[in-house]
Amino acid sequence: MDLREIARRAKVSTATVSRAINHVSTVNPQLAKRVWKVVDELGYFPNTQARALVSGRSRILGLIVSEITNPFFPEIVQTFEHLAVENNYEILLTSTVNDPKRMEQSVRRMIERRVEGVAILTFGMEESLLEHLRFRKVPLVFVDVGPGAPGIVNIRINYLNGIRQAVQHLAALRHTRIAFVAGPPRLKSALARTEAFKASMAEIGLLPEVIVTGDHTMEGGMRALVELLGARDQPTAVVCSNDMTAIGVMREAYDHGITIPTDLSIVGFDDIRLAQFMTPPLTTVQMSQKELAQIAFRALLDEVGRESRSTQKSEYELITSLILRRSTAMARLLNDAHREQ
Amino acid sequence: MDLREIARRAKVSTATVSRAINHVSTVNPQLAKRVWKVVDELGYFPNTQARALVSGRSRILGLIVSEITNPFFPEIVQTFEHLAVENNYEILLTSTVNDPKRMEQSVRRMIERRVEGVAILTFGMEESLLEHLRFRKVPLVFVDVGPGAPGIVNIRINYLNGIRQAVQHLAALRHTRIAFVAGPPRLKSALARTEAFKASMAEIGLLPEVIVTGDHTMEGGMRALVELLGARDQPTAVVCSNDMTAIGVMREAYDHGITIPTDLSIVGFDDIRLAQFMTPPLTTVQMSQKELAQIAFRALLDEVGRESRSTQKSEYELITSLILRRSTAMARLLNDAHREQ
DNA sequence: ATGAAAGCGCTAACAG
DNA sequence: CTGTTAGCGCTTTCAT
Repeated sequence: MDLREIARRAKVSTATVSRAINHVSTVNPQLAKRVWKVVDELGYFPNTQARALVSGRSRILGLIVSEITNPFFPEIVQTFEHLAVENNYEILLTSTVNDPKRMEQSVRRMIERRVEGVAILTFGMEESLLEHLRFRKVPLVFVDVGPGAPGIVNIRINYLNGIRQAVQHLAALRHTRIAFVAGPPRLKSALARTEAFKASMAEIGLLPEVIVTGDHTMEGGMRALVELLGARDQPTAVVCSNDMTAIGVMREAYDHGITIPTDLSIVGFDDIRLAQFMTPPLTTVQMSQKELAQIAFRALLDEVGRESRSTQKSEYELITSLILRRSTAMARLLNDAHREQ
Repeated sequence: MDLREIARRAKVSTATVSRAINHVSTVNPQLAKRVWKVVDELGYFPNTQARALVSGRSRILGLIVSEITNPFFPEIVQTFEHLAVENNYEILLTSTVNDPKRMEQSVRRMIERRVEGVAILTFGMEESLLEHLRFRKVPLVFVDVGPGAPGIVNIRINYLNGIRQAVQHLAALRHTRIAFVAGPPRLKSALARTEAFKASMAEIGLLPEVIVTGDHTMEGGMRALVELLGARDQPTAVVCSNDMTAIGVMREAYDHGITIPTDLSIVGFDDIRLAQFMTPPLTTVQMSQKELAQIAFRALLDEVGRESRSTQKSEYELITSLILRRSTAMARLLNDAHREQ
C-alpha cells in the first residue's frame, strides 16, 4: 500500500496525494477530502524513509547520554522525546557508557541515520569523535564546553549559584567544618562544582580543607564517608558533587549508626527525582533536568531551522539553586554524639 | 558523497561498492580493499534510509514503555539498546505515559518508520491500537497477556515463586499479620501479584485479610501505610506490589517515627536498582529487568528472522525470586513499641 | 490547481 | 566475479 495506490483509488495524481497529505494549501478541498477518505479507509501511513530520502530531511534528532540507567538521564530523555513528537521528530538515543567504542558507534549511528542535529548531554566525550559530525555540518548542542564554532551551541551551567546557597545554608546552621566530596577530576562538570564549593567557602571566610574525591557513584560516596570518618577533625556537614554520591554517604552513615541530619548534615547536587524519596529526603542543589532538556531541544531545533549562518545567540545558561528538604540540621559534633552513648 | 562517488573513485561499479561494503564474500579482495580505502578516506557512511527503502528492511525495532522516568524501565531500555546495536538495529523508543493519545501516536510512529517488530513492555495498552500493527503483520512481543496469534509472542511472569518466598520468609520471622499493598486493579500484572499473595498466605494457613489498594506510586505507598496504621489489628509486616510502593511506605514510616525493620518489616517487588540504595536496603522480589529485556529482544529477533509461519516456541517465562536485604526482621508488635516509650 | 516525470541513494536481479 | 539497470516510495520541479 503506497502513495500510488492512494492516487489510483482517489483518481488523482501522486503529486496531489502528496500535497494533500502534507497539507499544502493550494490543493482543491474537494480533492483533498477525497484523498483523505481513501487514506483513512486503507489505514495508509507514509513511508518515512522514502520521505527522508527524497527530501533530504530525516526528521531525526540525536541524543547522546552517558547511561540511561544513571538516574540523572531518564527525565532528560522523557522531556526530549516529548518535545520531539510534538515537533514531528524522532529521537535517536545512544549511550556511551563511558566506553570509547560505544562513543564511536554513537557517532556512526547518528550519521548513518542522517540525524539533523545532535544534543550531547553526556559527561565527557572524546572531542575527536565529533569531528565527523562537525565536518558534515550537523548542528550540535553541548553542555559546559567552551565557545564553539557556528552551528555549535553551548549550554552553560551556573554551578556557583546553587552551591553558594548550599554552603551558606550550612553556615547559617552553624556548620564550620564542611566537607566536600568531589567528582571524578577528569570531568569538567565535576571540577566546576569543586571550584564553586571552594569559592563559596572562601567567600564567607571558611576553609575548604576537607575535600575528598569520589566518583559520582553511590559506592564512591560510601567510600568517601569512610575516609571522612577517619579524619582528625571530622566534618559536621558534607556537600556532595552529585546526588548519587550523597546517597552513598547516607547509606554508609546508616551502617555506622550515624543519624542524618542530627549527627551529620548532607547536601547533594542535581536533584534527581529519587532525592526526595530518601529517608530523610535529601536537601540538594537542583539542576533541572527537564529545563536542561528543554533548552537543548529548543536550541537544536532553532539551529536546524536556521538556513544561513546567521550566528544568533548560541549561549544559554542554566541556573542551579538549593532545594531544602530534611537532610540538614543545626551543627552538632560527631564526637558529642559518641560521648552521649 | 554517495555510493556512486565511491564507485567512481575506486573505479568500480556501484554494485561492487555495495557488495564490498556489505561484506559479500564473492568480491575480489583486491577490489574490496580499493573500495574500503576510498570509503575510509572520504569518511563515507551508507545512507540507511536509502538502504531501508530498497531492501524493505528498516533495521529498527520498536520499544514501547510506560514512562522512562519510572525506575523500572531504564534498565530495560539500556539492555534493549545494547542488544540492538550488537545486532545492527536501532530502537525506536516511545512512551505511553498512560495517555491514550500517546499510545496511538506510538503506534503511528512505529508504522511510519516501518519498524520490523515491536516489544510492548508497558503496563496496560489499548488492545485495539495494536490492530494496526497486527494487520501489517509486525511481530509483537508482550508481557503477561494470554496466548496470541502467530507472530505474537508472550512473556509470562511467574509471580508466585517470588511472592511465596517473601511470605514464607516473613512467616519464618514469626509474622502472622502480613499486609499487602496492591497495585491498580486495572492492571493485569498488579492483579496477578495480589492473587499470588493470597495464594501464598492461604498455603501456610495465614489469612490475607489486610489488603489495601495502592497505585504503584510512592505517594500511593505513603497513603497505604496511613491506612494500615488506622486498622484495628496493625500488621507487623507488609508486602508491596512494587518497589515504588514500598519506598512510599518506608518514607511514610519515617515520618511516623516507625523504624524499619524493627517496628515494621517491608518487602517490595521488582528489585529496581534503587531498592538497594534505600535505608535500610529494601528486601524485595526480583523480577529481573535485564532478563526481561533480553528475552523480549531475543524473541523479537527470532520472530523477525522467521520467514514462514513456522510457529515455534512463542511462550517464555520469567521467574521471580526473593532478594534478602535489610528491611525485614523478627516480628514485633507496633503496640509494644509504643508502650516502651 | 493539477499532473507527468525525474530522481533521492541504495540493493538486487540479470547478463556477461 | 563484476557491471548494467530497474526500481524502493516519496517529493518536487516543470509544464499545462
